[in-house]
Amino acid sequence: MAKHGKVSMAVVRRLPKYHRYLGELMENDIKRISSYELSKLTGFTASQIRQDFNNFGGFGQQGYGYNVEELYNQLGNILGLDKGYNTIIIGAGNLGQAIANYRNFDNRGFRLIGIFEKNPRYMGLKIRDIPIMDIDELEGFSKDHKVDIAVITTPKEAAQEIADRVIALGVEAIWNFAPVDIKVPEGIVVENVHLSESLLALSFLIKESKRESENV
Amino acid sequence: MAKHGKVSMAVVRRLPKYHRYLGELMENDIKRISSYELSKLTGFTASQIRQDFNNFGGFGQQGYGYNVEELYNQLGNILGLDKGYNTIIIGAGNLGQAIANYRNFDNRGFRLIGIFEKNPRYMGLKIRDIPIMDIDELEGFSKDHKVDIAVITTPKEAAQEIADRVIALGVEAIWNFAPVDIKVPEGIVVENVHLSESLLALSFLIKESKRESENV
DNA sequence: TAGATTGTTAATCGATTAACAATC
DNA sequence: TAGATTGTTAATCGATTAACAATC
Repeated sequence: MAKHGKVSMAVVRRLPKYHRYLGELMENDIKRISSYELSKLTGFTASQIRQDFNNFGGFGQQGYGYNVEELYNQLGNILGLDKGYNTIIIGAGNLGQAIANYRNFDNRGFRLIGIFEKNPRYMGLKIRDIPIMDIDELEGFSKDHKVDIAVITTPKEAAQEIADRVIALGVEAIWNFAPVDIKVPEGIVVENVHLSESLLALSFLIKESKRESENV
Repeated sequence: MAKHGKVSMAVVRRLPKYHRYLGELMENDIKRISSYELSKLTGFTASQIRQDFNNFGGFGQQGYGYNVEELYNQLGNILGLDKGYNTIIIGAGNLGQAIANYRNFDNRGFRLIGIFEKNPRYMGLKIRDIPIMDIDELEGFSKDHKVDIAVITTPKEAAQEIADRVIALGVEAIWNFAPVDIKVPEGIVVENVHLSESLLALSFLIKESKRESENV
């Protein structure tokens, strides 16, 4: 079930989308779905969808398709949503607050256990009962709490230093929103979310879209 | 210079990163760089970097490499950063505010000209001198202002309806942060930023990383 | 059973890497 | 000139798509 070879990054990026659509299907009380119907929802081809699932052993049944709830749960397991990751956010600005307030993360096993901030004006405040602490309390805090994931929403100047500090404390993964590529040692997982790069790509695509409509 | 064939999405996603690193090189007063040095910075191979640039005609010089400032400017042009897009944000929650406060977007030609919100408690407030308006003022506002890009930071339930409304008003592109895949007609550009999917992918990668260290 | 749809192999397509002649 | 490094073609690699036998 959880046995599988190396999964390509292309597949990894599609798995969460399958999970999301299957969740929606469950909300709509849909019990089964074929790869063809799922292809209409997700925009991926039916063939690709079947290939993707077969990385993990295949959860379907010939002539029937996939049981929505079972597939949803399987994907949840594959994605590790049952693990329960202790998460901290470093940087309590708008972006940090936005993430702290996002309820869906808790539902999926990402438990927010602390928020750290340098600017004293946030001290003593809470977000959803989670206290905002001074960044210098980080090391002390981690003596009492195992931290699995650190979310970095600091300015770019601070990001690498913060990353080094949390890695020294045993954090396994970094979800980085600062516009730098965080460097981490082997074995540490980092996901760099570059909103500026997303916007610049959008800008390029606008130009391309115009070129297409003007020329042939 | 701006003449080029169809550029693959893989290339489009790398262009903003080149631009960012070249900006950093300029800040450090570095005048020239080879594809090899750039490969060490970005993590892409030198061969790939040269291939990427040659989609647009090649900006280098044999035996020398690339002029940093020239390449930076060329990439800026290719990305359309000289266009000056009028941008609005719909949804003034934490995420909308975070984006509204992000100075770098203005510097790159994304002019924020309005923020719209449904919840009356934000009415009358301003972010960086940009007024937060009632969502129902959207149509009137667009009579006086050409809007190029709409940033959607509403809850998911509202996102598609808002997208339809702004498209009806002539918006060319949508930068969507709601956790749904916005559907748009031909010719409209949409960039869906799915933070939850990013986090779920991170979760998967943590599991994989552990598997690697435990097994062989 | 007949029909539907998977799991899986083979074919195709596209992207990355390697190699090197051109040239600054 | 000699050395360095691009631009570009060819080779390789990997991901996607097509096809179909297996089977529910």
